[in-house]
Order: sequence, then structure tokens, then C-alpha cells
Amino acid sequence: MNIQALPQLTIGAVAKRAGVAIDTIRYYEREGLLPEPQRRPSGYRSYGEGTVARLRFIRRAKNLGFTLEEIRDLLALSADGQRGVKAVKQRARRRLADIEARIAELERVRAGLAELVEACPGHGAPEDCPILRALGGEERA
Amino acid sequence: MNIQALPQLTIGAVAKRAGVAIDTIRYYEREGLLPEPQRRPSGYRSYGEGTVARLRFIRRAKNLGFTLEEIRDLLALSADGQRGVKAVKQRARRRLADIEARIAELERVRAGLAELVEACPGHGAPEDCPILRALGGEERA
DNA sequence: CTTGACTCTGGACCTTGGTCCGGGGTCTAG
DNA sequence: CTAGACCCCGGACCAAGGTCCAGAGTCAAG
Repeated sequence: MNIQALPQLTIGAVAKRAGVAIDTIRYYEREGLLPEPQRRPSGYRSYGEGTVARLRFIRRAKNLGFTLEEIRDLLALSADGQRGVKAVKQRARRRLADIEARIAELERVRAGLAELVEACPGHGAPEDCPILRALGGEERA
Repeated sequence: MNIQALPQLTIGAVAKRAGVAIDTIRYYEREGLLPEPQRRPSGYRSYGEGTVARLRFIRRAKNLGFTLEEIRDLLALSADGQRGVKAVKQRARRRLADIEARIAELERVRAGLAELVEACPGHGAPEDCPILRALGGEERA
């Protein structure tokens, strides 16, 4: 019930805090990853701290290989709340499954690579290094 | 020492087996992710089974969020063998570290999301669902 | 030897995820 | 009230990763 006490940020301040470019913020807004912000009478966008957190989340998710569309889906979980808490839970579960599959896949790659590193003598002839024969290209089948 | 017994595949056959488009194969060749293949007298590209495996590897790596450049690095491990087995091992180790960091990050996301799913009642008012308040956008500071 | 499917090269075109103007208002410190 | 910094919008531009021709040659079956 606080009337309007919280500190509002300009787009530039948000950009600096979140470590992204101003243009990127406007782009995310167009693409629906950020809600349309409030405006000051001048037309300037006005943000709360939450936006900074959201942008950081987007940045992390992007680094993990999620597309903006997937990220939009993740974020949409919160917007969906209006109708159907159970639907939200449902979608969150599916997202969870996606992430777990991704982890499993990476684990496989990790295990394979680790094994190779382990088995490689680190010196000597290339033929003795299993790394070189794995991931193999042509000339062997 | 087999003269030339192994079955050679056309680009179309490789594409079908690997689940990618023909154009993509040629594109990867240009970009150095695939070695230049042998040619038949007609000029047709001629591949061995190894190429199919390599393409599948690329596809998986791509799904995991690696860029083509990173994948080229991964694949280059095997090409580097000529000079410096130790360098190869070194690079493989660094790649391994990358992958482990990525897994760790995904684990964090997974844990967070799992906790939320767990804590969500699955029914009732949106305010009771922690999923909706996490990842929060505006209007809460 | 013809037909239909396949391949060749080179270049144009597309989507994603931004980035960079330019011309014009706004805001704040001096 | 003026300078310098910041913001607005719209649209051009960019890199990555492909995708899609067109025009021409090749191959396998009938």
C-alpha cells in the first residue's frame, strides 16, 4: 500500500546495473521478455529493481544456451498466474524436465571427455592418444 | 591397408543419416567443421560413415548451446594430434572445465525450479504459489 | 537414350539477437 | 538559460547459422 515510495530507475541505470545495453532492454521489451514499463510524463521509461533481476536472469539463461523464446516461456510462468496455478506448475515441471535432459546430455559429454583426458598419456605418439581417435572424422570406417 | 572397400556415401545419404540438410553439410565444410571430402571423378563429394558420426556430434553439441566456433575447437582436438599431444590434452582439459561450469550453472537453475515446483500447492490463490513470485518482474521493488 | 532423382557452384535471402545511427525532446548542474 | 548527459522513436545495419534458388552436369533404371 505504499503510494510510490520505491526508487524508480531510468533505462540507463537499469542497463548499467544489469550489465546490458540500453538498446537490448528496448529490444527485449519489443520481444515480450520485459513488460512495458511505466512512463514518466516526459515519456521516459521508469523501472523498479525487479527489472534488473529479471535482466540478470535472462543473461544467465542465455549463457546456458536457452533461446529468447525459451526464456520468454520460463518468464511467462509468472505472467500466467492470473488463470490457473496448476497450469503454471505443469509448465514449470516441463521446463524442469527440459533442464534435466540438458544436464544429462552435458554429463555424457563430460564423462566422455574426462575419460579421454584420463586415458591420454600426455606425451608420445599421436596414435597413443585416445582423444585423437575419438570424435574421429574420416578414414576409419 | 584395404584399398577402397568401405562403402562411400553421397552427400544426400549422409544428410539423411545424420538428420541435417545437404546445404548444412556444405556450409559446415566451408566453415571448417568438416574436412574437405574426397571427390568422385564427376566432382560429387564422397563420404565415409565417420562423417555421419561427426555430424551427429555437431548437432548434439549445438543443442547444448555450443557455438560452431566452440565446436570447431572441440573437433580440432583431433586434428591437432600431429604436433603436440600434450597441447591436445591441455585443450581437452579446458573444454572439460567449461562443460563442468555449464553443468553447475544448470544445476543451480534446476535446483531453484525444483524447489519452486515442490513448494507450489498446485491450486488456490496465485499469491500462494512461490513460482509466481520468483522470477518476479516489476511491482515489488 | 531418356527420364527423374541427385549433385555441383555461386550467390541471394532468411531468422535470431542484437547494435548503431539521426533528428529530436528532457533533465540537471552551473 | 545553457551545456552536457540522457532518453525517445524509427529504421538501417550486423554476425551467426543456415536455407533456397538457378543453371548445369551426373547417375541409375527402364
